[in-house]
Amino acid sequence: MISGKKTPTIQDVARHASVSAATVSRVLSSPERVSETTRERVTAAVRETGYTINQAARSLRLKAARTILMAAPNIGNPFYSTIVDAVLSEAAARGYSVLVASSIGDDPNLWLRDYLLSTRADGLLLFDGSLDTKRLHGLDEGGVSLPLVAAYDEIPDPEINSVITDNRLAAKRAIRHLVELGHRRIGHVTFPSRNGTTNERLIGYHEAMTEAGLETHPEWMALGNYNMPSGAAAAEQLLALKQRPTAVFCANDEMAIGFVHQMRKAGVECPRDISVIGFDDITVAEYFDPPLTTMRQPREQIGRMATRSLIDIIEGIQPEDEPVHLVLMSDLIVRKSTRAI
Amino acid sequence: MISGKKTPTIQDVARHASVSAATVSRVLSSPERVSETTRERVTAAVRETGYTINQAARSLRLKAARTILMAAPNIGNPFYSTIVDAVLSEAAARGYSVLVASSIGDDPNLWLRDYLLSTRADGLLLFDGSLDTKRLHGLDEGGVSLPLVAAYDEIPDPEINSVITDNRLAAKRAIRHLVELGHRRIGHVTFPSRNGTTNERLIGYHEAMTEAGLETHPEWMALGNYNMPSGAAAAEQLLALKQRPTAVFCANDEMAIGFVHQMRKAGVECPRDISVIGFDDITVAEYFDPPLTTMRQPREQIGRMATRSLIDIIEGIQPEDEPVHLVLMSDLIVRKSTRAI
DNA sequence: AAGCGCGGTGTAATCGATTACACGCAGTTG
DNA sequence: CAACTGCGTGTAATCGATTACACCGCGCTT
Repeated sequence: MISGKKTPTIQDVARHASVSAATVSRVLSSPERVSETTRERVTAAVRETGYTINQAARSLRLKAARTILMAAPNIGNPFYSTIVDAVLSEAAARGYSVLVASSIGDDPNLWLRDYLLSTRADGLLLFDGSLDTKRLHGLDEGGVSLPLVAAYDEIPDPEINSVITDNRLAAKRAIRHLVELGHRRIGHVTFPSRNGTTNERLIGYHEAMTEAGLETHPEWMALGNYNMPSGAAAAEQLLALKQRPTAVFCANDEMAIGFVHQMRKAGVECPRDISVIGFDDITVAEYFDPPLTTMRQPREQIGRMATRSLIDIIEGIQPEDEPVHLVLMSDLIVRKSTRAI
Repeated sequence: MISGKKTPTIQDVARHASVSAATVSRVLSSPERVSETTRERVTAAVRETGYTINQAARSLRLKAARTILMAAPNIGNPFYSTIVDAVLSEAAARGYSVLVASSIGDDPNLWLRDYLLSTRADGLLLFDGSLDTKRLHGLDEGGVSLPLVAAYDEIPDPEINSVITDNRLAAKRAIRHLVELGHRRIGHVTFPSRNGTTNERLIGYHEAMTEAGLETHPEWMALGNYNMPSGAAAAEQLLALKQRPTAVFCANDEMAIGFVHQMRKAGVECPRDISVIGFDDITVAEYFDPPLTTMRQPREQIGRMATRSLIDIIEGIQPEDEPVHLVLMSDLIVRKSTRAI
């Protein structure tokens, strides 16, 4: 590469190859439209100069950034790790970069809009059901329709593309598993929100209980925060009951781990005294003691499919007026944290 | 906001406020240089039109993207979750966006260079010591010096800014802890690489053993992959020995968890039969059974400091020719996975 | 031989924001 | 009253890549 103070532009390459900038551009984007000899000269010049396309200029001209924005409320949660990986690799495969943002903190609706209107990102991968997507999607009736895919977290808006899992059904299967093991007093640790996903799991819990002819008691419910400490707190709450549940369904594995941890601290064994079933199947679930029975979420697939359909929409492969709604299946993974009563 | 087909430009705002685009730009970037009446008119016009700055145009003009690139070999590892969180929030506070990329797969040196030269990112936060930073940093002697901060993973290049922890010392303290408990046969699960961080821990292990007058045996060493399955495999290997170590130092918590899990499977108890100490203090370490003794890494701080100094460099607050080398301290967190022999 | 078609290339406008420079219009100052 | 200062604003060039359009030259038809 040529030594020089500044990064070479397409003009520099053109000069090197004794052609016009237009030709260089064509060699780069549609090589078949350029004669072979010229093409070779240009390719050589690109190599010699060490030319790299200036994305800002390209984005400005094309009004597209080849970048997607991934927003989640708590990227800090290990649950997202696999998903991020999948999103990155799928995006890279399609030639897209990935901006990441946390959707908590100062009015996400505001800066998300900003990102998308400012030619920084061409589309949004949203892992947060709590945002006001009406405002995001319609962008205040501006008529600008925004490539948006909601993933993992359910959003009750049929207009919005989504990639989710069968949360309600999965919850029902979790409960049925416990029922089949003979449990009748089954508790639930959930998350307080109108958040679609958790809510679906809650509904599934109730439906399955009703279908099994079992009662649900408000005191068997605990509110958690999706993390381990809150699972532990939930355990404290449930263990204090005069009549404890014999099994507990936690809305995610982290809370389940916290729950079991706290149980053990109190001298209550899992699954001997209380069976616990989680949700997600994070990596550590298998290595935990006892290995956690859980509903596995196909996280890698969620990330991959969501990214894929977002890019399909951006590139017009998928028409925007026919929203895609993908529902992936969860699997019951039976390990050692549940047992027959 | 005004209904319209396209996103408003600075010209549109100018027209609304009956001023020139230059004035609008000034109101946005240096309000004090504009008279108060004009400023108010423009501000109102911005609000009315719903104007959002076009970043591509801005980047093109300013040759800066207000974006940093975070690259790690395996963002999929939960270890990074906290770090990502910290990076995001610190970057947001300084008005920067964050692009994330995985530094494995097709020649990272190549596309990293691409990112940085293409006005997509202004600097690089590198969590991967295995990359050829000579090439990255000097960018082939192009004279273009690139804002780069190496974080977490050590890079043996005094020219490169870094934010790391005291790996060697921390490893020594881990070993000393075991020695104080009376252990003499101490194994180590490490990662095979010239990767600075792991290597420092390995050196620390050897130094501490020597200082304590203890022998190290090659068969007490196992190679892992930083994840739980490889920790389990390491356990299999070490448990098969005629004379097992009585304590094992694992280079990260994930491997430690895998190790303990496999021990239990084989009917070997931790810490009764073998004490295990980890490294990092990931969230689950505390909730695992037994709660893991480990060397806590100030991950949040690593992310925050690294981001801060990167942006300082980008903005010229920190001169490039005086590399910053920050070494943060790890803490020994004694829990239940280690005990006196 | 004039005209047509076509592949290959160049010319120049364009995307939207920034900023050096120029200009106009007070309000001083000598 | 001319010259000067300085604030506030506008004009126009600029960043680098893309692409519609024009053009050139060659081979082919009629």
